[in-house]
This record gives sequence, structure tokens and C-alpha cells, in this order.
Amino acid sequence: MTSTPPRRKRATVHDVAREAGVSRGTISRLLTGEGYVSAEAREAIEAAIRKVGYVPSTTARNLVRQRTNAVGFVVHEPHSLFLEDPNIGEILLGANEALSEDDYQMVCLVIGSDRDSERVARYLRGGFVDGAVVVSARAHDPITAVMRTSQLPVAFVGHPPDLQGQSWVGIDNLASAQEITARLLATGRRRVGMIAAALDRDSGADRLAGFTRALGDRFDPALVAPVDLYSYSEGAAAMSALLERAPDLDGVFAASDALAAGALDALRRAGRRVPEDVGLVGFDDSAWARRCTPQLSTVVQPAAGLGRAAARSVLAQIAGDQTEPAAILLDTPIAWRASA
Amino acid sequence: MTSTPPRRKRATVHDVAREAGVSRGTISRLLTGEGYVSAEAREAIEAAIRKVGYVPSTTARNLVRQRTNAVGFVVHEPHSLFLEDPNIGEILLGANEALSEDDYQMVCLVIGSDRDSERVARYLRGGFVDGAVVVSARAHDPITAVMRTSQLPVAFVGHPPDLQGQSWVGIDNLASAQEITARLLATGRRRVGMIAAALDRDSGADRLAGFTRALGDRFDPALVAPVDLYSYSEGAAAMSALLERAPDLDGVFAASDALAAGALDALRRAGRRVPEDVGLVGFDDSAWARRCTPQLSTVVQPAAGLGRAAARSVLAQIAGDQTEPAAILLDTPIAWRASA
DNA sequence: TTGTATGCGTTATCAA
DNA sequence: TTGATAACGCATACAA
Repeated sequence: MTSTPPRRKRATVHDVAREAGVSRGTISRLLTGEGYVSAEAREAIEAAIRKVGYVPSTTARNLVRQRTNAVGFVVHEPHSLFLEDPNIGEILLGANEALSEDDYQMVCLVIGSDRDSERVARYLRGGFVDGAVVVSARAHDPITAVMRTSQLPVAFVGHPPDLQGQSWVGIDNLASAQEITARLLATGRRRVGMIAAALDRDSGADRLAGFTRALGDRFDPALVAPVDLYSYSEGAAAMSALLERAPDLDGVFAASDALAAGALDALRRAGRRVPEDVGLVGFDDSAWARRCTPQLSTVVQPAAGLGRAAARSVLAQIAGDQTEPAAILLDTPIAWRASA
Repeated sequence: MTSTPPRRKRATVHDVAREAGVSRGTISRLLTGEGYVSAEAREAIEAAIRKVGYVPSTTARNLVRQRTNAVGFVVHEPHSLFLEDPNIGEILLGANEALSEDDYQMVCLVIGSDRDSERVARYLRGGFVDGAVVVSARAHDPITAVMRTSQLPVAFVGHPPDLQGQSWVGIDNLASAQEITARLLATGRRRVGMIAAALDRDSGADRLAGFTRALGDRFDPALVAPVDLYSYSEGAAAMSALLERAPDLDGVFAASDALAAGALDALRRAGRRVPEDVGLVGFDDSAWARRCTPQLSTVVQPAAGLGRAAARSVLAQIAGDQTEPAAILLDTPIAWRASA
């Protein structure tokens, strides 16, 4: 035995053909399931395949078929958003499920830097995939432009503001924020604040708008604490700041459950009881919501459903069934628990 | 405007050649940076490329070059492990970073079903990637066998028991579990239990072994509560069960921070103070650890480092720099905080 | 039912 | 410095 393994060259149809004593065409027909292959030919081929250890080259097949049966799942990851956002994992699983049903391979591409961004763009346009699901894109992300100019079927989860003529799926952030705020007000709270986040994305801006609308005349801009990310620590910090500015606060709408969880701890540290002194509601119904004590009242975001819907849209576009760009809105029930 | 967009066929080198009035060879040399192309040729080509909207076909390029400059990142996802395990995200990011530095594209493939498993196997063996990082594989996962028979460069994060002749990176679960248990004992605890998880993986089994070894004669099997997943809810349930069996418990080692967080809540509900009545330590130093009150004392798992090391190993194998299978162990310092 | 020939869009080799 | 031409490994239309 030499120390370097022989690293055999991979076997090709050619090798199988020679071994089985048939032509390459016959083999191809067998593998693609086109039919028209005799029982004896089939057996000879199958034996030969095992013997030479043949595995079809997807690359070559893709080239001639002009499609890959793969769909990209592109996730932007500005500052570990990928880790903090509990929705992305669910969206990914939902998309994978839908693609898997049609025997499409999901390839997840994460963009963590400008360099990644360019490489992913090359990958997408280079014919590696037949379409893409893009999640958590922000305004002016280069990938948005790439998807516009390339002819690739695409569906966005959430819609970056500069979207045009492309499909997206999402929820009605404004309406659901308005609804849960109204519900919080209905418990008798008089001084209600909000921890807003990611105002440069539609989700963030719309949730704030919904909050504002629900409050109407009672809206007080001083009771809004804007932060960058939907994270636990930002929630705690914002809550402390809010309490400092308005000690008489008796209700809070946090733009995500992670923020709410942070806020909850900050409230506890400040000696406020929830829900007795302060009513608290969140958004997402992520794992956070049930983990908190008391459990959070929150807007249920159908994350897996979003992934599925986006994937299905891409598949429909690939199949030619969906030629017009579509906007799909999914329902967002409210889970009313103990925090308000 | 018709309702169906014209969906132009993509331009090829051929088109560019005709437009620029040069041969395909010259274009190829320009694009691949081989040199030997005159200034005027370059300009003509660049103009032509813009005009016809040419984008090189990665598929065709891969076929002739016999490599893709892509590396797979395979993650098994039995029952939403992907969502619960905070390490995977970090590992992924670390791997992506290392691959990105060498201008390799990371493609993340998630296996959520048997069907996925087969498709991913095809994808991997079909020449779609030059190598793969495999994370959280269990014993007898089909993918492990696939990686063995295919000649693909691979590095596992953690090592499934039936690994042979393949590289892996990990931590010394046994030693670090032993160390933190000893440290817990050093605080004067006399009745120390453990919440063990995922005993069918090396990580889970080794952590239990380390715990056992640290306790020596004092080890009492009745104080071990085994669960399936490293999850918050399993931790809470296991802690309750443990308290029922052994009310005099004064110390707990949870096999992960998520478990510890669940245990913490269960302890609190049972009226036990941490760390006064019960000392609690975890494992991972994930976001959970700092989020708990009190913050968890825990073993620091270098998740991003694991991803980087695995990716580097694969890159080295692709480059031919690493011909022998290697086992790489990373350090695991202990973060001693307030929970014990 | 099978074999043959051509094409998929590149890169690489060699003359020119 | 450039241009023809042969791979790369497979699918497929067509002839047998």
C-alpha cells in the first residue's frame, strides 16, 4: 500500500458501455427511464455499473439538459442575524420540504460579506441553480439587482423596497401589529410603548406603522425605542431606556419575541411585574415565546409556511405555470398567553 | 408587450466572439486571466460582453475543469435539531468564512428526510462539489457511508462511531465534561446529577463518561437523566424528574446550555435557588449561557473554530496538501460565571 | 429495441 | 498574440 490512495478517475458511461457490451445510448435510456431497453441489456448494464462503480456526472447532465434541479436559498447574514433570527431556520425547513417534494435539491447560500455577495451572484447566474428563494434581503442589497437582471425565477420572503416585477411572500406586518396593539390596549393599558427594530426593512417599518395606527391620538413618539436588530440584548437595553424616559409605562409592544424576552428581563430587574404592572406582547411566536415566564402573547408568524410558499412559487415559475409576478400574504393569528 | 416575457436564451462565448470579431480562445484567455491578450482585443471583448449580456456558464466550465470551486456543508436535521442547536449556525458561519477566503462557494445541504438523504448523496457524488463538511452525523447515517465510498474530500465535525480513514475535527468532550464536573464538585456539592443527551452520538456519550469519571466512587446512576435532544424543554422535564427522584440534589451538570436553561426554570419553579441551593453548569457557551439569570458557568465550545478547521481540512485535501486523514481537537476553556 | 452522431458551452493544446 | 480544434460526460434525434 502506498501512502497516497490511488484516487481513481471516475468511471464514465463509456466504461460501462465497454463493460456491458452495449452502446452508450442504451445506458442513457436506462438511466433516464426513457424505456426501450431489453431485460438482458438492463441486467448487463446494471452489473457493469456496479462493477466499475459508475456514478452519473451531474455536471455533464446539467450542461446538456440546461437545468440542474436545484434551487438556491439565499440568506443574508448581516451581523449574525442568521443566528439570532429564529424564523430563518423555520423558513429554510419549510422551503426544503416543498422543494424536496418535487425532488429539487435546495442549496443554501449564506452571504456574510461583500465578497460572498459577489460569489453568490456568480453562482446564481452561472447556471448552478434553476431558481432561488431570497430571504431577509435589505434595500439595495446587490443580490436584489442581480435577481432582477438575470432571468432566474425567484421569490423573496418579505419584500425589499426596491423590488419590481418579482414575486414575494410575506405577512401583513402592519395589520398584525395594529391588531395585537389594539388587543393590548383593550386590557386597559394607558401608556403603551414600543421597541421597534430593523426600520430599514419593510417588516420593521410596517410593524411600527401598525403600532402607530392602533394608538391613534394616544401615540407618543417618546415611547418608541428603535434598535437595529431583533435581538434579546437590544430588547433589554431598549426596555431599560424606555423605563427611564417613562416610568409610568404600563404596556409594551416588542417587534419580536427575542426583543420581548430581553424586555421581560429588564422589566423584572427594574422591579416591574408582568403582566400586573406592565403588559407585554411580542411578534413571531418563536421558541422564545413559550420559553419566557410568563409566556408571551404574540403574533404567530407562519415561518415554515412562508418558506413553503416561496419555494412553490419558484417551482411554478420554473415549470412555466406562473408567468406573472405574484404577492402572497399569509395569515397571522394571534396567540394570547399570559404576558398581557 | 406580450404577457409572457421573451426569456432570452443566454448569450455564449460564441456570441461574444462574433460581436467582438475575435476567436473564442482569446475570450477564454481574457476571462481566465491567462494573459496574452492585446489591449484592443480586450476592449472589444469587454464591450461585446456588455452588449450581449454574456455570463459564463459555470456548468460548462465545471465540466471541462473537472472541479466546481464549491464545497458542501451537510447538516442532518432530525426533528428540528437545526433550530435548537445553537452551535450549528456558528459552525456554518466559520466554515463559510474559511471557504470564502479561498474563494470557494459553500453550499449548505440540509437533510430532513430519507428522501433528502438520497438526493443529497446524489448531489455530492455527482460532481456538484469538490468536497464536503459534514456536521452532526449520527451512527449509520447513510451519508457517512457515501462519503466513505465516494472519493470526495471530507471533514466531519464530531465523529460518528463508524468513521474510518476520514478526517474530523472536534473537541475532547470527555475531558472537558470531566473538568467542569470537577470544578462543580470543588464548590462543595455532595449530590451531583447530570442531564445527559444524545447518547447515540459521540458528544453525548463522551460527556456522560467525563461526568462519571469526575465523580469516581461518588457516581450514582440514579442521578443521571438521559434525554434525546439538547433542547430547552427536555432540560426542564429532565430536571423535574431528577428532583422528584432526588430532592437532596445540590448540583447539576447539563450536557448543553439549552438543557441547563430548561433545568434552571424547572429548579426555579420547584423553589430551588441557583446557585445557593443547587449549583448548575452547562456546556457550549451558546447565547443561552449569558441570557440566563444567573448566567451559566459552562464549557466554551469553539463552534466557529470547528467550522473553520473542518473547511480548511477539506481545502487542504482538495489541494493535495493533506493526504492522510487527520483528527483535530480544539481547546475548550471554561467560562465560570454565576450559576455555580 | 439498439447504435451513431451531434450538440451543450467551456477550457486547453497546439499551430500559426 | 491569436485562432482552430479537441476534449469534458452526457442526452437525444435519427438511422438502423
